[in-house]
Amino acid sequence: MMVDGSLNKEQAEAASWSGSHLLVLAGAGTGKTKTIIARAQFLIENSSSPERLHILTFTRRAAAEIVERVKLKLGDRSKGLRASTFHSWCMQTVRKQPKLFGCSEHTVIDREDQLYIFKILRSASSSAKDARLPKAAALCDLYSFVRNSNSSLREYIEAEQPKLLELFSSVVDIMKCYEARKSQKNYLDYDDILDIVATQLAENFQVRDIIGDMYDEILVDEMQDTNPLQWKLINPLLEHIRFFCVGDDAQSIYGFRGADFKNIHSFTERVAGASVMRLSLNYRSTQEILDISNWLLSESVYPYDKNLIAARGLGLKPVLRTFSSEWSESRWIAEDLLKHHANGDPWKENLILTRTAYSGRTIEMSLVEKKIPYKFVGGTKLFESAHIKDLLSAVRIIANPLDEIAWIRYLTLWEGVGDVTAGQAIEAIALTESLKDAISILRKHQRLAPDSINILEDAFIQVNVSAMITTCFKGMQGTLENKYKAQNWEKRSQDINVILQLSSKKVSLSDFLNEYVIDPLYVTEPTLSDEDDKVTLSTIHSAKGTESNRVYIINVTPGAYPSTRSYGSEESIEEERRVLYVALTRAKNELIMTRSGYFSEASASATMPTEYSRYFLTTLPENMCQVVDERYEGAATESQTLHTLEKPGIGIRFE
DNA sequence: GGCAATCTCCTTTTT
DNA sequence: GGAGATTGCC
Repeated sequence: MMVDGSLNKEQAEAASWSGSHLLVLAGAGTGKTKTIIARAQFLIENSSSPERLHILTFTRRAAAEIVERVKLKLGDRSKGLRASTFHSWCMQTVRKQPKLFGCSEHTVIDREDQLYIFKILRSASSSAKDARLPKAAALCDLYSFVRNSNSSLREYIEAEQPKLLELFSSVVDIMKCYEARKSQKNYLDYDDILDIVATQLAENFQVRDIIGDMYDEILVDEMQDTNPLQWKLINPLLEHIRFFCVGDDAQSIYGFRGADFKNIHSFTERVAGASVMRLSLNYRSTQEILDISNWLLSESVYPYDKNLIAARGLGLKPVLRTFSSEWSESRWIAEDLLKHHANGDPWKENLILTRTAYSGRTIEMSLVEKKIPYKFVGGTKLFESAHIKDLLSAVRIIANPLDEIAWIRYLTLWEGVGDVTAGQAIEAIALTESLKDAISILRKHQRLAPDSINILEDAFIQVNVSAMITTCFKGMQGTLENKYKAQNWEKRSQDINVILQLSSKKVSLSDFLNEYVIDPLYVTEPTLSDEDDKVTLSTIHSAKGTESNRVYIINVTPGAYPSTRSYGSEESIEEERRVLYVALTRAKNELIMTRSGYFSEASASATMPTEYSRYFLTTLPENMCQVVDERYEGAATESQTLHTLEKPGIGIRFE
């Protein structure tokens, strides 16, 4: 019963746990991943075969890393160990035994596709002209949130948007139509993938026994971010499979997807026979970085009960740097990166964090300008980029001729065909399940170019996935080149090679299409050799679970932390605090926060609408950070302390 | 007049 | 990169 000697006492105790279900409450940097790896190693060495374990993580990246690290320890003995996201695990489960779930060939649709359907249904609604009816995107989010939080539409609307009750029946109609459309077209959205498995497990004993018998233990990473839909998946299995869960309430940042960080506190009530353990010593960061992280949480109205202590001791003070514009902000970061690289630091030791993918674009331009190699995690995903969607629309049609979203995208690519013509064509083949029949109907359509139809016919008879894609690409090349000639066609056309490489291993067309919708690849991410030395640019959400020697958090500005979008409730503002907390605790040795604009600490907070939403850094104690203001002439490297702070508004509330 | 092509503004977080 | 408004073509 040996465990890895490099573990501390708490980690070793968790890894060699012999009781029933366990929740390991692990603060940032306390060795969460290491403990999961050690647990897998322990089980494989002592009791389980690798294929009877499964590790659930939040990203493909984390999953791959864990499997890789177990393999380093155990070599071939870890063969068969799998880790995946919840979604991808459900998809694999369905694919392995489609009969158990009553579904075989399906097209997985992403958010953009969902929005397309909601847009059509919204405009067809009798309340379409009513300004009170939410936009398609809001309807889509509403639908998804209700499912993920396992509440009813009425309950949710009553609690959160009571005004919308006036249009309740219209909203219900739209959502019913959405569900009908999905089943008619063989579409599965992200939530369906979980729901199909969760519902079948909950309702069907036979399925529960079969799946339950497949595993000894499931290890769940980032437990604080699981939502009620994911719990619905886990619950029926608790009697069959042991769960080993790891999480940190202070790092819960998926409330918008139905996760409730308080759930982790009631773990032992929700899971019969469960125990809880804690990991408290931080091995990642220096004490100065933890001081500011601890301070941020201590300012919260919630009792997080977190005070991280650095095993590594003291280091450098974090830096807060203010610039006059986002351009000077991003230029400074690029120059700082160059400076450190010239001193011998590899690029890959740097992580740049942003709240939104959009705000990463300015820094991205500076990196390109200075020729600094980087990858953007959370930026554009390869399968979501326009040219790939264009190409794959043809492939989607072949995989599922009922796929109207693919049809409209494909048909409107060609010159002289717009929404209306494509809409008519789709109408004509709406119920045609065979591609052959659809093609012969469309041949008679006058506005459609014969070439565009021939391509589909040619691709259809190819023997494998790559050959189909090659055929489609050859036929579409000229059209795509014309469409993207002003937008980097040279670079875009290279992506076809990536697509072909990915597809060469796939036997089934829909497996290939679905896999990368569920587990995305990023455009700037090198597909096969990601050992490359690159700076990482990432949204904070996508950076969860990672760490880096030097971390830049950009745009730490009033309005961004907390985001103006979160002003509605204290709960959502507190989630923003945790987002910043996650960002701070990624840093091992150097933490640099940057921001831009003209504001003073006092005015920053004064513009906030209510008493509880203040700019997080307003009350930052003087000695916690090195503060540099580069906004004014000649201001350059002098370090300054903060201005006199506004006295915090304490006391009772009268109204 | 109907439809396609083009231009301008805005951008939460993810599977 | 997309939504929505506007322009311009048949």
